[in-house]
Amino acid sequence: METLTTMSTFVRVAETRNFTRAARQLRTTASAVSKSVARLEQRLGVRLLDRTTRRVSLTQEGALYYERCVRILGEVNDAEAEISQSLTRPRGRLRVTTTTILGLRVLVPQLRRFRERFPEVQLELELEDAVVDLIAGSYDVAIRMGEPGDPRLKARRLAPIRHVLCASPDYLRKRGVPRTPSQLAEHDCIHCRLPSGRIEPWAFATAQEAAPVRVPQSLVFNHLEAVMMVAMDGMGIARVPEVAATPALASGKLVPVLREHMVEQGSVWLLWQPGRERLPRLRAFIDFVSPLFR
DNA sequence: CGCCATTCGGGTTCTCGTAT
DNA sequence: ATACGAGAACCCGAATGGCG
Repeated sequence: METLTTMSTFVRVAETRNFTRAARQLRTTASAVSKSVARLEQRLGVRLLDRTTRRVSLTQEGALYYERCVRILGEVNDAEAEISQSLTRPRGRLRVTTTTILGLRVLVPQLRRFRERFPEVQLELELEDAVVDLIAGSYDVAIRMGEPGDPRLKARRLAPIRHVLCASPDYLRKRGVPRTPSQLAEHDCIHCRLPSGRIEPWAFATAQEAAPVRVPQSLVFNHLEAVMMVAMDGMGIARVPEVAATPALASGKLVPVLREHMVEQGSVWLLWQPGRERLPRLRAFIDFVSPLFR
């Protein structure tokens, strides 16, 4: 750093051919400039400037050194400009991890729009249902369902998770449509195990169901796609996040039941490492993604 | 004689080693 | 980890001296 300061002092003297004018431009004194150049010459072991009390001129070595200094200082300026630009414009690699369902249903359909808006951001999207360590895995950001968990991370709640109970039309024709949560006891129920290993209990809102509802665990999977596949195959009633079930509900492969009894349970969370929100690419991603879950 | 680079002396800041 | 002191480095303003 000191070398760069000395270089720019020397360059200013070389360009003005005057210690006093150079000092004025550098907002210092002529003596400081003089000493600075003298120290530089001593360090290099060569005289860079010929000076009389009336005139300053470059020696042959000085002219050579001047050319190099101008080039180096230009490079440094360019580097600084590039860095300060990267601090204000979203660019660079952004590593995102999320669950398969959120990735495929929410993020992937919006990627084209994201790329058009932020073409300089290289997005790496990893779909992983197991809980990943953001710090160990060098991820910038995660979108997860459930609870934030890791206290080392910053978290923003994006939306509550709405669940639907659903089954195939065929199953409901054969086994009947449950009218109250307690009637689920007479049905085959399909559960999804959370990445933590826990099977989340099904929560209901109805006042007369104050006592915990007994829900059989007829089938348990660790993947929502599997839960929905067996539900569509007529094997029971499944409880899945609305975002995962929407396409199957829209096509009629699954039919919702007990809709008025369902409550919001858990949330979608955005997680990132503290301090990283200063990165423009991460801020851009957070601002882009947040409205998608409203 | 005026201008300007250099030198000098003194004050301030920084760095590094040592003690607690 | 922090505080302290000694020495080095740096800067400034004033004085000096040489050139045109």
